[in-house]
Amino acid sequence: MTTAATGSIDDALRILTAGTVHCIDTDELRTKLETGRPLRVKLGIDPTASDIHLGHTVVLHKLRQFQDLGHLAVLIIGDFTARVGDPTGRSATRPPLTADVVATHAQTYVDQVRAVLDFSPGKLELVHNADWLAPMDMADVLRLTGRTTVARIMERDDFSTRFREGVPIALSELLYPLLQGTDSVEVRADVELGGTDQLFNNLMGRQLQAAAGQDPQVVITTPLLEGLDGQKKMSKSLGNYVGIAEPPAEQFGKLMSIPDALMPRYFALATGWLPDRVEATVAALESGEMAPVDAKRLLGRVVADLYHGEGAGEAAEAEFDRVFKAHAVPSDVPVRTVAAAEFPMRLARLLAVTGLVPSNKEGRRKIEQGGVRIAGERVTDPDLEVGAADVDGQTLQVGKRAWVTISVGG
RNA sequence: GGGUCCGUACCCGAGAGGCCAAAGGGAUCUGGCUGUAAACCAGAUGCGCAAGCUACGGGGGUUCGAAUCCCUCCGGGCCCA
Repeated sequence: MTTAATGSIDDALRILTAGTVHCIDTDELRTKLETGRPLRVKLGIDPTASDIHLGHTVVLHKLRQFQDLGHLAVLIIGDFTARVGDPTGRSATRPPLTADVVATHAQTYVDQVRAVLDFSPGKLELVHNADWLAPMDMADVLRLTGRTTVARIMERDDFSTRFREGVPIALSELLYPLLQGTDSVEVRADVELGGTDQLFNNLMGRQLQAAAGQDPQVVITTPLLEGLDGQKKMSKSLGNYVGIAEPPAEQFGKLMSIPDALMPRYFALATGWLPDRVEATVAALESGEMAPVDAKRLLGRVVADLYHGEGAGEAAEAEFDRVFKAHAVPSDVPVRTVAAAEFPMRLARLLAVTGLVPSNKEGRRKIEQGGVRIAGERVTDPDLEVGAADVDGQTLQVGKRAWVTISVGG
């Protein structure tokens, strides 16, 4: 081993472990890297939701870094495991999904993942775990379940907590880690990536691989990215996410609203940047060399560029300034057609009809609270009736960020 | 299988026959301040213009009147087997 080669392995290790939480273990990873062969790096994704958000990209960026260093991404679509329901982080049993829904989600997933991963030939292998999990019969299942113990499974926090608190745990959930571990054996993974919440599942892969006579995979976990609220992890169901397929202006705007304290995390985890660049930026921010607002704007531009191409960030930023500094109406306000016969009608109802608010009552409330504008003019009368001519072609605004332009139809 | 306890709005959780559209907290939303940040202040939070309607796991009953009592079903916990 030459000095130069050792040096480059050190560099690789530094990049690959940057921003990660666990690496089990680093020496094994070094040994694997030293073989010089492309490593098979597994990432399993359960298509339980169709849209990818920044939280999902943390681990994808890590996988991309492996690809860029010459390794092979093995992407496993968990079309079978999604039907079982990953108990991870759940305080209750997750409802299983139907095969149809899973297939649809999986397709959307793959389409969106292209934005981060390198799909060129030889860089990525795409497999579905139903291919090997679905055909297993009871004998296979018994053999598999015999490989671990109840005590071992119950070590897992999710399970022990739920058990202790008397929250139901479906027996099928206990098998979940074994299924995921089977994936590792099946694809002969050298490394498995996952969020920290996947640590237990991924370690099970090591155990099963060892039992199958394979060299156990290295398990690397990435942090769970906090959502826009800065508190809970980013998730679609909590509504605190930035979707990678969202329009750039939307992404930019959402990123501008994150708590300041979250910025370093986002730079480190959501930009795909190499460690040096992240460190430099965070240092500039902390030293006061870069103002928080500017750092946040930079973050917004970087993310928009990442998913919508170079220049999208700047355009998004300009739009943002127009709307929130100059208080102009955004450029892409949806138009809703309302039949002329409906007029005159109460404004509160119009808000509901156009989908700006969920109910007439809510519309009335928003008016009372001063949150409604017609063509920029605040409306204060909750009983206001509007005629067709009053609103035709006008833009209604509710709250800070919801607009609709009215078109009166025949 | 037997016993026992529990199921309330987005979540937690009070309520124990009328004063309950249901305390309190969290969360969210609107307005103010601001950098669409944080913190803070004010307010709102079932539906309906209203009369009123629908809601306290489902169904049935008792009662002038039920989230509150009874029966039953469903879901769940614990203990025993």
